Amino acid sequence: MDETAPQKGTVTQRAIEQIKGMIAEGRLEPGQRLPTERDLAVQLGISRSSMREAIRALTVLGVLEARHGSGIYVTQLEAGDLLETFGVVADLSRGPRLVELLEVRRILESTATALAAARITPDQLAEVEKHLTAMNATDDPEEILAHDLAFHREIAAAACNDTMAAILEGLSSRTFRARVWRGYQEEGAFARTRREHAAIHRALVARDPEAARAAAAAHVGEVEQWLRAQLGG
Amino acid sequence: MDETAPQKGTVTQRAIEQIKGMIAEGRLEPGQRLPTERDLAVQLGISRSSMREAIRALTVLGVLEARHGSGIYVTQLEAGDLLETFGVVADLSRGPRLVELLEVRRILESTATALAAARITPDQLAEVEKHLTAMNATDDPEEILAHDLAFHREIAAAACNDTMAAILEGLSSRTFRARVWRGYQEEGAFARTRREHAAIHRALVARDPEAARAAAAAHVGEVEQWLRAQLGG
DNA sequence: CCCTGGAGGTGGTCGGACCACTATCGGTCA
DNA sequence: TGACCGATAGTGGTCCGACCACCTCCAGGG
Repeated sequence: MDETAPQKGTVTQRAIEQIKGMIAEGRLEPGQRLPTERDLAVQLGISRSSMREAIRALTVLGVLEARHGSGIYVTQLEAGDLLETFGVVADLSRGPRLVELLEVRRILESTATALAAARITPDQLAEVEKHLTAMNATDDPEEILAHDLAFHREIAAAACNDTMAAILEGLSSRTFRARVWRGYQEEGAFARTRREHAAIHRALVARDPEAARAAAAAHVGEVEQWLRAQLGG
Repeated sequence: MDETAPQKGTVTQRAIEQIKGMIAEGRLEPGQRLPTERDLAVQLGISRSSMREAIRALTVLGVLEARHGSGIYVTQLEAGDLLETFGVVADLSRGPRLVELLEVRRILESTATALAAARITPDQLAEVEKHLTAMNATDDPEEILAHDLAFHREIAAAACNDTMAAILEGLSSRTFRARVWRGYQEEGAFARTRREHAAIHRALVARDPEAARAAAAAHVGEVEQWLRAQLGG
């Protein structure tokens, strides 16, 4: 019979699963501090090097947080923490997958905008308007892009679904949009973008979910169709 | 002036970004083999330990793949590879976030099912039917769950959007559904689930996207509302 | 020609050493 | 008495060298 460990996979992989399991079972609470690397290594019967690799892996996944000189802590396990790595998908995708990502974004963004139309608060709406006007007041592509991102981020937040907002954040990551928009903007899409943003804003003010859904879907769909055409020929 | 490295963050973090950058820039192609850990460490001017941590991090993200005794390779960078970690979000989420995840799944699953109604091939439809009948022919919860997963997986694949399918795969990960369904099934939801699956199947056969969308949304929505009630009181 | 065995190269693991940073506790000074 | 501050122990971060387990490939024998 096997005694303690069935020796499946690398010791590091096993350590990752064990720590993940401890959190899933509730033995490690969000924000709680873990034992030191040295102690953890002893507890799991592995070397500190392997334990460090496991900790590093869970760190990039947004599950753990290492503070130099202080200790290792479990993150708050919020959607933003865990879905931060979602951005790498967008950053490393090319060709057809970019279209797929935009399709996913269109579906989620349109729904999120519809929800926002029903739930947005006056303060949030004012914030949306701030970015809308700021975006219309400049010609600097960098600044436009920044306010564009903030515009959609504020709307996503108003939808009251942090998970959805975090996914959309990854699908709109700066490097991702910069790559797609580099070409899109060159075709004089600024005016069109401003019109579409205005339409989304009108739907939010009117608290009309269906109009908001349509406006958001059309907005993302524009870019999606353009990109599809770029790849097709 | 800074010469080579501005010393931002840990050396491991820097190595992760550099390798990721090499892939993003196309200097490393999917499937290509990387230099050895020892060589990479020398190239980036860090120790092998730190380099190993960086490689491990990129491995868990699904970007790299280490083959013992052979070398380190870039994955195909397909949606499945990169979104595998999406499952940990589902596994580590509790309480209100489970509802949020189900809401996201409802949105994506309904759209994917609608797309599938228009695009599914006879072979794929046959596969769907196979899991449908197999699911109805047994009372073993384990087997039902397995065929349930396969049922939706096949439909997602028929939607012709690998990225969406990969996300849905993560949102339906075995441990996630097992946790939610443990209680749901106890309330005699088997019959209802079978009815709903039958409705989805009818819509697929009829090639009716709107009916498929509604049936899928209702199906996921059922579980979502049940879970919402569980948490609410 | 096929098969086999060994050698070299690769990732996987380990232990120890040292550095950089942080938190804490003690004493010192106003 | 109180606030300030420096020493100190403990933490993660980095590096090194060694050895092990595994794969690949090719030379040599059948």
